[in-house]
Amino acid sequence: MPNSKRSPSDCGFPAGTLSVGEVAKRSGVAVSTLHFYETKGLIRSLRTEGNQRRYPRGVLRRVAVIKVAQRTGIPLASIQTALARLPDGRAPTADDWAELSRAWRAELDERILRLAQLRDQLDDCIGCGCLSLKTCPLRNPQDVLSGQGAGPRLLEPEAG
Amino acid sequence: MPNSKRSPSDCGFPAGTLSVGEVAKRSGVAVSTLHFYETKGLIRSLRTEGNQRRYPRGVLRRVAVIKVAQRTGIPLASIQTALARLPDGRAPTADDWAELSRAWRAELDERILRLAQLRDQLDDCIGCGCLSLKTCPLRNPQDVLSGQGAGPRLLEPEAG
DNA sequence: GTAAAACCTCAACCAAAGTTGAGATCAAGC
DNA sequence: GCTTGATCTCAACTTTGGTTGAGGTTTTAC
Repeated sequence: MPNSKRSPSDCGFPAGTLSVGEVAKRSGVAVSTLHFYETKGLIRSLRTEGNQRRYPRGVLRRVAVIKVAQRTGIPLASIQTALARLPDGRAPTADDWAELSRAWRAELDERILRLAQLRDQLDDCIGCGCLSLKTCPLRNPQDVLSGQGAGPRLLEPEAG
Repeated sequence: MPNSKRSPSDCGFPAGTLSVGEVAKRSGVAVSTLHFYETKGLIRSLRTEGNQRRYPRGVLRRVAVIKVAQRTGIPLASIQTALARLPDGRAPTADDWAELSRAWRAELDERILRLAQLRDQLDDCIGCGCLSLKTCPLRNPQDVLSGQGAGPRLLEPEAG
């Protein structure tokens, strides 16, 4: 083996390359999770002669972004798709990231809106106990998803 | 077998008892899901002599409530716990349901609040592209979860 | 030059919330 | 009385987002 004394993050690779353990420590995600992300195409790595992963430091950004997106409720598969649209050769710019943020903000908005609608209706129902009555709008998901004023279409006639 | 001519929903049981297929049709959930809910203790059934399930009609309410709770993002296990606190002998009153709604509304509020905080921070970040910079508050989940003004504690020093 | 720490792959397992299918029984209509 | 539809149980499979462990290699450190 011709590679003798080398630092863990820099054994023959461009300066600033990180081992999986270092990425784990600095990003706060487990090594196993990084492996997992790699199998899902969310991150990529180079390999040393000894087959160990070496990450460009940009991976820290990527992982941070993945975590943010996850917290907004976006599934990994969608995150992967979004990340795949980032420029391939160069490192992403602030604008590239901002573009992603914008898209995800929209999705987040959507989710918040839906939950707020649900809350308002739950609100209406608390006072009257109508959750147990047949006209309760909460009984019909369709109403919640597509406009609040729509005529109630019941899922269950209940008591004929 | 001594049970000769009987209607599907009423073969020897109190009037208004429902078969699993009827509950499925009227509640909009699959038969398999009802079975599943039963194994999880979310609903209960009586059995005919032939071992088929018969539900009291109150089950429709219960299923409707389960679905509402699910839409607010509450896991089935928690729903089960909540439902288990309903009165055992008598059918739940409007007040009983309202009590549940109140609790779930609080949880829903909490979730909305968290998402809104996340959105606001994402908002701040879109303009400046700071998602890629080391001071971005989004990098640190703790900040988001426990107060917005807290000093940013970084997950990753990034670039030493 | 050797021991320990870090790393590798691959497979199995976990939880949640169900769905699907096999093989058997029940119930109802003609 | 027989066929058809509904139901039964039980096990296996699905997806998402990972974790855990076995068995083996690499790298680092003394």
